[in-house]
Amino acid sequence: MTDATPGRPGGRQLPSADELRIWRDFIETTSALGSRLESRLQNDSSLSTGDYAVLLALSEAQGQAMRSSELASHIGWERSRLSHHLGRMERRGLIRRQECATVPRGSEVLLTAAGAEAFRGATFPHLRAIREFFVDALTPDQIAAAGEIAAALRARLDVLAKE
Amino acid sequence: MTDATPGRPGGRQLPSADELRIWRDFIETTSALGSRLESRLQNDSSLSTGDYAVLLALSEAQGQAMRSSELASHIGWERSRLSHHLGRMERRGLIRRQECATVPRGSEVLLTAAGAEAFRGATFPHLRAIREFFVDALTPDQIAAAGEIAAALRARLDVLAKE
DNA sequence: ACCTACCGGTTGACGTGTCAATGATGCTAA
DNA sequence: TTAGCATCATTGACACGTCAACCGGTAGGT
Repeated sequence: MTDATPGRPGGRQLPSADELRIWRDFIETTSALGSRLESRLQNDSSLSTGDYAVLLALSEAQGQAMRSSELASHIGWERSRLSHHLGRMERRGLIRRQECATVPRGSEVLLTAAGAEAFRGATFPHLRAIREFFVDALTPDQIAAAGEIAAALRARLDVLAKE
Repeated sequence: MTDATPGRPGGRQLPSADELRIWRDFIETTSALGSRLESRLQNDSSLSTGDYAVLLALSEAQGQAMRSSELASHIGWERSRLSHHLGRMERRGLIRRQECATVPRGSEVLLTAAGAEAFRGATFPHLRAIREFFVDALTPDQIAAAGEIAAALRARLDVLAKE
């Protein structure tokens, strides 16, 4: 499936000019898309996408609370990153942290009323923005293709991670 | 082309569950892809993708030098971002800055020998990584589709920016 | 001449992310 | 028992980005 340039044993080493152009378009546009969604969310609700991910996870959790490392793996963050982020969110009153009763040394992250309220206010505008910037930009076929491309890229990332 | 849900005048407001799942897959995977390329570049050459973009532009410039704001618009950065980044690159000896002879108050950015050398060493592994992570992950059809998706998303970003 | 407005560039404050080091506490094996 | 050792979480140092403020100088308009 790879290395399929005919007449070139071992395959070509580097991307062609066309492939490179598409790569740059693709990576720059998707990252710009992320930034725009981020700043839209910020304007609409004073939350970052990081805040949103944390609040979403807590909102859906039993008792609106989760152990710190459980939360980290749920949203796919390193614990260090989460710890820094929770510190900032705690300063803003969006969450609270307390000792975990069941797990020694564990930290329980709790959604505060202000955090729940901020999340409620952010949800609708955020989903609407996703529709405007992504869903409305593409045809149904393109959306399906985007899903397949993401899956293929993810699979490749996973394969290369294990080597 | 948008708002095309039949029987629902005005169109639906929010993405469907499927669309949302694809959105999350897409945005998370593309951003993970960017991070992986970034850290690969870092390991191979001690350069960030930002460094790479600056060095690439300077390498291709007349006399391996550019005016600061010209460089900024060439790589699509805000002036402030570039100024911060050039400060860091200057500390590492990758570039130099000097007063511009032709434009009063202008700042000329020069590629140093060390910068040129670092760029030379980074190019091949970086392009190879793009091939491994992106080109090799997708079929030719998917690569073409990725180009079209990027173009459509970019067009939408541009439209929404003007409103 | 003077005031204003813009222009090129820098700076500071702050949020964010990674990495490596550090507590603090249990588990296990000599 | 005690010397490691893994685990949960935090911290500090640093790179990176954005935003708003600032500086110095040129250009217009009155």
